[in-house]
Amino acid sequence: MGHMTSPRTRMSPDSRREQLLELGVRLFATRSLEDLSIETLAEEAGISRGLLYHYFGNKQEFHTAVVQRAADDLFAVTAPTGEGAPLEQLAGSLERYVDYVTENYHGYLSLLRGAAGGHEGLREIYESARAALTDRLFEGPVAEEAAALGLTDTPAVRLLVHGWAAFTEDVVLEWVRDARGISRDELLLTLSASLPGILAPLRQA
Amino acid sequence: MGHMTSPRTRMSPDSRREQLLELGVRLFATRSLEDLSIETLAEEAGISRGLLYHYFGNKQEFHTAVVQRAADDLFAVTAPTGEGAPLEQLAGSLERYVDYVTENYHGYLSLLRGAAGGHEGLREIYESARAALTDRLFEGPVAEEAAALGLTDTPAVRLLVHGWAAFTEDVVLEWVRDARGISRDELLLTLSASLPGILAPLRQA
DNA sequence: CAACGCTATTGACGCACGTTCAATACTTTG
DNA sequence: CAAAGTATTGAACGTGCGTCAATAGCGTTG
Repeated sequence: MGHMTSPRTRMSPDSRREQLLELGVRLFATRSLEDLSIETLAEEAGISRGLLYHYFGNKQEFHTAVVQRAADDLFAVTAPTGEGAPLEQLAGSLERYVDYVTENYHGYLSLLRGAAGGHEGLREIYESARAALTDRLFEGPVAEEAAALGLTDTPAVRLLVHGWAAFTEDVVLEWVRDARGISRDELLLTLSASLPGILAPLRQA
Repeated sequence: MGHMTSPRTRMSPDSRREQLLELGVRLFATRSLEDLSIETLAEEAGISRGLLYHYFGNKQEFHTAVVQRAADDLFAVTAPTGEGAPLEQLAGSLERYVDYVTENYHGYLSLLRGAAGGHEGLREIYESARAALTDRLFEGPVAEEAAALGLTDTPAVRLLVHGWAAFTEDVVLEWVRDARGISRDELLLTLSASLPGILAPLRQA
């Protein structure tokens, strides 16, 4: 809550902006983007509304910055560790993704909803975050092993991989909401096995 | 354009409400829910803002009514015809779904975004529309033939079918945006073949 | 260490849009 | 044709976005 800080605390632009961004992401996890108003944020941060406009220009830019930050967090969490065999690294990324959604359910949900329902800029952020995740399948040492599973880098395969990302997103979200008796390991196995399962039909045509 | 209709045209409640709903759905196809303001609608319909409140109570209820109507349209379009073998009927539904998205791209996109980003009521409408589509797999004469493909009615299977719906939605949307050299028939085959592909891993565990 | 300059920060203003409600004017009825 | 019923309006209010000149904290300088 806004609290009783002394009126007018002067900070350096960098730390002030960082403070506002962090607070924005934290509040974003508990309410929708619409409800994350300039007014709310200013109150919680204990500053005037005008200052937010000084740092973010307008509501859209502020929302963009918050969503970008949240997407960056997700991307960082799922980054490959660089250890182990290529396919094991992919499995590890998927694992950390599932754990991230589990531990950060509300925040992740807000990110999805905000990006899906928001303006063009927000959707772009989310789309490129998702692209960054799946692009890992076609780059580096992983690509060769992946190709053996049907993951050649063609437009059709990319389309299905895009769809698989949507599938994974949906299933993980539903699973966190209600596990339906499925263990975490079973979920992970099912998700990774479904990718070749989706691609298989394509190899015959 | 609001136009030069005579000021104050009195209509029966039913036809007036219907007119406003239809106009709402039409405008909704070309802009976001946020931009579908009470003011915009009133202007386009050539009525006062107050009248909209008379019929829909408030903005949320108006949006709810519009989204519900759009979802009903989609559900009606993809309803099984009742002719042909069970599995053929499913294929037909999928076919009409793809065609609907193709011909109604902007409207469908608006529906998705509005439902995903909007308030709880909107998400419920969309979720139950999707559920209604996939529930067909587990009901009536289809269920028996479907069970042979791994579609037994268990929580785990339902979870994956839910995910398959998200997969299909995503792939069709992307395909309409850019076909990537894939024909409509190839798309339909790939989509229907991917469902057993997704379920296959589950049968071994 | 006091005056100064730079700029982070404020507060008041205007605007757009959602929302309410008493007044108004069609249409029907007796 | 008068009167009742109600579809419709328009003006008023609240809230949250966006702008900007005025203010005040903090480092610098003599």
